[in-house]
Amino acid sequence: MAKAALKSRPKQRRLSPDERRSDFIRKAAEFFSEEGFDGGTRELARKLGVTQPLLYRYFPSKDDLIREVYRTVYLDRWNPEWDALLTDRSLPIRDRMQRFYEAYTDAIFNREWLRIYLFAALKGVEINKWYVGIVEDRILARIVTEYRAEAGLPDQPPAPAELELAWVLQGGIFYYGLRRYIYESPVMEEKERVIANAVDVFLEGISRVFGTSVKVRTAYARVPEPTED
Amino acid sequence: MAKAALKSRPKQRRLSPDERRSDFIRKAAEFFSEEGFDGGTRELARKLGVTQPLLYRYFPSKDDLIREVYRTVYLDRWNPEWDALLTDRSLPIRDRMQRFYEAYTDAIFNREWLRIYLFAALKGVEINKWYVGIVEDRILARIVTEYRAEAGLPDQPPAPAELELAWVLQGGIFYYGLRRYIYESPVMEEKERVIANAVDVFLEGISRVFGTSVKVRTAYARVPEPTED
DNA sequence: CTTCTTATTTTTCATATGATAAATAAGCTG
DNA sequence: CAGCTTATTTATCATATGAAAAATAAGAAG
Repeated sequence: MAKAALKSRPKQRRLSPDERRSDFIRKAAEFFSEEGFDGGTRELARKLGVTQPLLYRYFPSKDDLIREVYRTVYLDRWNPEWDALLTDRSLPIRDRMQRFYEAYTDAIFNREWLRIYLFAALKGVEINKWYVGIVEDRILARIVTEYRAEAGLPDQPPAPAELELAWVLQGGIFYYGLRRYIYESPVMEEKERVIANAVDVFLEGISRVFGTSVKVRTAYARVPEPTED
Repeated sequence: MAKAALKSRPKQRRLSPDERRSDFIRKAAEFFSEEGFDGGTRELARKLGVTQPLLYRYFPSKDDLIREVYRTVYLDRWNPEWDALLTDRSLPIRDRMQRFYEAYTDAIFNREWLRIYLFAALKGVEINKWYVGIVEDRILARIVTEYRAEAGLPDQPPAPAELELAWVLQGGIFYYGLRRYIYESPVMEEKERVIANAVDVFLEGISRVFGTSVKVRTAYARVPEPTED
């Protein structure tokens, strides 16, 4: 009786290979983002509503399926318009950064993306390291370059220390997503304000640390005694 | 012959329970930090130079062992002197922050700590969420409070936006550790410079974003429509 | 309706896993 | 050395895992 209830006619329905395949990948991303890549193929199949061996009809091995998941997460989320946005000098760099980070975080601030990103990082997969390079080239180097242009600083490739400072901004914003969607700890709800403040601090700060031609402060080693005078 | 070589007399050596136990925990931290908490007990035992069932003499279950690992990672690394350092008003806040972050990152910027921290975060264990609260109370709230004191601002509890800004700093510095020890991507080697610049940007920036009584810029909401008109 | 392709399921395998029970031996005490 | 405690090992179990082979049935084509 209970048995009969469970065996409720699987109603085997055939899907077109393309449909099935993309459905597998999409749901596998959800699944692995929660369970980690050690999640079992049987449990995954149950979630997919099919039997486990069917997975092996579409992917030669679990690893191949995982690779497809990486692809959708890492490759399919970059909006090509962002390239233009960041380099559009008709807008102040501050506005460009605000808009970009709002859009970018709209894309990556969700449990699925963030968790897969971290799982991938911990596994040391090369696509993750590659992505870090992309971030530096497509986002941070541009921000520094555009900032320098707007500040009237000489046109030269971003210095390591400048990039590093941009990384602190990037990491700081990223960490906000972590706290919100991974730790699920209470955070300031208005993402736009958080971004705006972070960007403002970055822009105000960097001009003083590296100098808008005016005050060149190397920051470290200096640090006199501004206690009160 | 090969067999004989392998069975090279296990040379069973008895250790005192305390010694063995702490050895297990220490090496288990190393092991799990690399393999993740899904790492097998047999492989762990092999690394420990003992047989797998011996682990169960010292810990009722794998989970109990893992809990001990958490303890050493999360509880045993906070230096009580840091509490005094951050609140020592005989030093400029900038110096305090510099010293603190140098020491703090000396403690946590290593593969083992960072990876276990991330694995724990992904598992959603409560000790990890608890730690996030500790960071906010013991580090960030203090930084904001001490900054306000030094800037001559009214003595009031840190505003959410201020804490959030401190989180961006914290996260930015954390992310530097990630890039260096988890991604193993090329970074600026001089950690002190990175910290100094980040702290400088934070202090210079925050005073302008929240105003040292002088310029109060709310930053966001400003940003009109500079498209072109 | 019959035939044929192939998407899907049922069986099955080899291995790995966390954990337990029984056997062994290290090393202290007399 | 004898005797005893217990740290450590040698089986062993039940279950879960990724994967392959064989059996079934959905659905299009004739």
